[in-house]
Amino acid sequence: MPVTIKDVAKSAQVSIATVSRVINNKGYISQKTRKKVYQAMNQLHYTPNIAARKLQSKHTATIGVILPSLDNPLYSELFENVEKYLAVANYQTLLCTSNNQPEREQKYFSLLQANQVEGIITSSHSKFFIQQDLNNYPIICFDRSISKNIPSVRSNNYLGGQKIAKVIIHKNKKNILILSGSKEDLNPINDRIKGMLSIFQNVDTNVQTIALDFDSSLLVKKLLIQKILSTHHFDAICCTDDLTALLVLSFTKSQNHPPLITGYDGSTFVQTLFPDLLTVKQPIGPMAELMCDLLLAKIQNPQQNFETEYVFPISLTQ
Amino acid sequence: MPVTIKDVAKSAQVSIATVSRVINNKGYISQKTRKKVYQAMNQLHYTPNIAARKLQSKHTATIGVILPSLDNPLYSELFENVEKYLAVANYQTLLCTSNNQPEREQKYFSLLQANQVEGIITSSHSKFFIQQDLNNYPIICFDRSISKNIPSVRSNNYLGGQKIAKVIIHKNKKNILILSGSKEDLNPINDRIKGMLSIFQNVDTNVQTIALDFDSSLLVKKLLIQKILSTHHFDAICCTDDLTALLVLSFTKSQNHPPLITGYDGSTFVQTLFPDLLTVKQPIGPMAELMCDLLLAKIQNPQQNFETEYVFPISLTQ
DNA sequence: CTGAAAGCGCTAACAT
DNA sequence: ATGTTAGCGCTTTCAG
Repeated sequence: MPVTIKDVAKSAQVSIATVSRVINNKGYISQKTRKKVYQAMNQLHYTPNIAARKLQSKHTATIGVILPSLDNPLYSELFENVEKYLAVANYQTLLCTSNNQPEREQKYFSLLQANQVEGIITSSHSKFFIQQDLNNYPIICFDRSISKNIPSVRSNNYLGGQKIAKVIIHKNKKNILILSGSKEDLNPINDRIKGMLSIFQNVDTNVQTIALDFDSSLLVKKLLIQKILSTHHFDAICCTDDLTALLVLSFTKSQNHPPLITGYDGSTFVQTLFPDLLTVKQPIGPMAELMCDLLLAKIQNPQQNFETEYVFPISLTQ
Repeated sequence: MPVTIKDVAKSAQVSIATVSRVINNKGYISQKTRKKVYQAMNQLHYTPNIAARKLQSKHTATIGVILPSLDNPLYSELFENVEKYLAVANYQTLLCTSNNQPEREQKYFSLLQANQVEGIITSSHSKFFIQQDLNNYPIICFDRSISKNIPSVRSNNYLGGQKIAKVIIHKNKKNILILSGSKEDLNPINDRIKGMLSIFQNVDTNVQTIALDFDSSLLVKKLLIQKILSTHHFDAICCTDDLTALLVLSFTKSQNHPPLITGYDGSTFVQTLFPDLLTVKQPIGPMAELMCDLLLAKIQNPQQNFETEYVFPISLTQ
């Protein structure tokens, strides 16, 4: 049977109200009783019951995170940062991975609500959130646009696409494949592609665009890529994310005249293991920090107005 | 103001007890009232307050997971599997990443307790858990041994080490480096090394063992590896985990006569992206499943006795 | 500065 | 088959 505030109160010979006060550091308490209570707490190995606290106060000190998956180093790095920043603000994080399946998002959204999260950070693809009547429920999106009322944090995808394309042109590649990791439309990945195309179309190049299914497993994607590569040849393959680029590389690295492969994301993981990969670096840490700040601010004051988009600068590796 | 069971009861014109019954599908309820209640719930967009439920019953339907990090594909894959299996059993998962820092483990352990988790799955290095008086608190370890009372799930590390070593011998490598990702002692990584050595020592080879610091960042590890590689030359480098192997590969792959690099773990991620890497595959999915089963069983019956170790078979890639 | 008591939303006896 | 009621552990008025 776990020890409760009652046990502590009895042991310290004070009322439970007093114990609560010292735990939360609220109101006036004499040094003497404070010490007594602390002693009792330590002696009994007391841990406050968060469920009870949540029930009581509106401040549950927990926020929810919905991400497509953790396979992608971008998301795991993002999560680690979010968790870190929220912990500093004494918030606890609840993680759900949706695989971009709308039902799972739906389910997890309910789950998070049932857990009384004060707000949600999400990078989910589905339009589920749009339908919900939650315009004043604190939500921040990563790399997705849901509605004008929900702030979205992202990198400058268009510019990133342009920068990559310029390098490709500079290296004199002509036969180019743009390999998109997603077919989804509201996905900002499209801006990356648009950025690339805006550069390519002014130059004498042969550009083809193919979209994979974002939600399929690594293996499925790999098979698709293999099929594409076995029937076509390219001078350069511009992927809209690093994971896809790595997948392509797993085929081309052993070729005689491998095409130039480029990515997008720039997680520490990928950059450390593949320093040679030409890719666009997003400032993941700062983006995570801003999302936390925005969310916390929105929780503090739901009426406050925010920008619809917060766009971070990007840079190229190499 | 969120809608509560009270609102539903009023709207459906029944008592809150009845509503509770239909929510939990307990006791007898007529189809008519059941329908009424469901209608009211839907109409009001009712979501049960999990905090309240937790407070009330000992069954909180949530379990905690403490992992060193999510950087490592092994852990993110493990987590995804654990989450999946627990979801099937209608359990919710709380994830914490400790970076193997004992203070963080300590803190997270308290946090999980405060959240009334029914049990914990951990792969933490520190000896923190040993000191605690929690011999009957449901805990399952992944790849770690804490005490006889806490079941540990792992792969056959010794055999894995042996198998890898045999390949090395077979390929006639003489000058060998064993690169360990950890200095920690209770870590089963040592069994991997012992397995390798048991083979190497019977053959004419020159074996050196170096241990990196498991807890340091990817970048720090990378620097250390660079230093080692710049001053020595090896025919083969046997790493005790895939991440370390990948790090080594990031240096050696462009060399003229690169050494043979081997890993250990076999996450889907690494295998998909580096099908060529010679490594030991652990059955991550089944291991996750067993951990969940064991934990759930232990929660059901804390007195029940379990094995101290559950060792899974491994296989080599290629 | 401290205690008594109400109540957060829910479940589980106990009645009916 | 349904309602009444007593808590679960905690925070927070309101008294003193």
